[in-house]
Amino acid sequence: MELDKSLVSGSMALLVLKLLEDGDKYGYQMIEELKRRSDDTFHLKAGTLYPLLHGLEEKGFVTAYEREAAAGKPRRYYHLTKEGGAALREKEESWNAYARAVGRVLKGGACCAGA
Amino acid sequence: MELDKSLVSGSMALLVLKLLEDGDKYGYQMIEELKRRSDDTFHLKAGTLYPLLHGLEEKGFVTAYEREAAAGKPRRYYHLTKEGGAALREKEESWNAYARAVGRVLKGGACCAGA
DNA sequence: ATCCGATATATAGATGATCTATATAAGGAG
DNA sequence: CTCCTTATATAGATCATCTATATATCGGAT
Repeated sequence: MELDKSLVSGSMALLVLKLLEDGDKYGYQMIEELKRRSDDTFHLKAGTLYPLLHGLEEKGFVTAYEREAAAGKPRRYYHLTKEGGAALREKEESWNAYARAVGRVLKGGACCAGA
Repeated sequence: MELDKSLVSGSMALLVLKLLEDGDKYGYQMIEELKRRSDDTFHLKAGTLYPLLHGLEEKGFVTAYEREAAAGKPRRYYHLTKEGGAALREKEESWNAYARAVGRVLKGGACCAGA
């Protein structure tokens, strides 16, 4: 199912930070892993990810270092900082609150709500 | 808790359509009801809602009619059309798929995932 | 009588997240 | 040599939402 793009926005920073919780990763790898972990729901575009990563670096949520690959271009790895971890936890809380609230609106019709 | 605004965007059309499923409503009423139903999580602004409603009307998802109130300005009621109902169901499916996918990413860390 | 707040709708302009398109660069397949 | 995949990067466009402002009516306070 094609996801309505207007429904999905704003949470990519959360997801990227979450990926880095498991260990340092480079951009291309994050795109692939996000696709895999979400059962092919998230197709994060390179043009979205790299500016996002640069923004996270500016905010001090991640640090970056270059590492040669066996072949091809050198890879730019990103590492989650302590501040990034705190931001991640905040964003997770926000997401949960938001998802709960949407759930309440979608379930609790005024017409049939018990309470 | 203040919701991170960058986390929450894109689903207002879904929520507004959902509100109209229970019966015709006017704008101001939707703002209040959304606040109530979401336990004060969603504070939809008038400047967001009215353009959104006009857009839904243009798409044929809602129809509108004016009705005098006991006092104050006349109210503009919105009614969910058949097409609007179909759009609502699609958006609900999209939301569920999206929320599930985020959940999978947030829970299934590569570090500790059983599989 | 006038000003302010709540109700109620509306528009203009700004912000910010994401997308598309494009550019660079290295390696392997045809 | 050219194309596809890996890999990073930037510019410009799009779209949802916000802030600020405007209109109009009513009730309460000054």
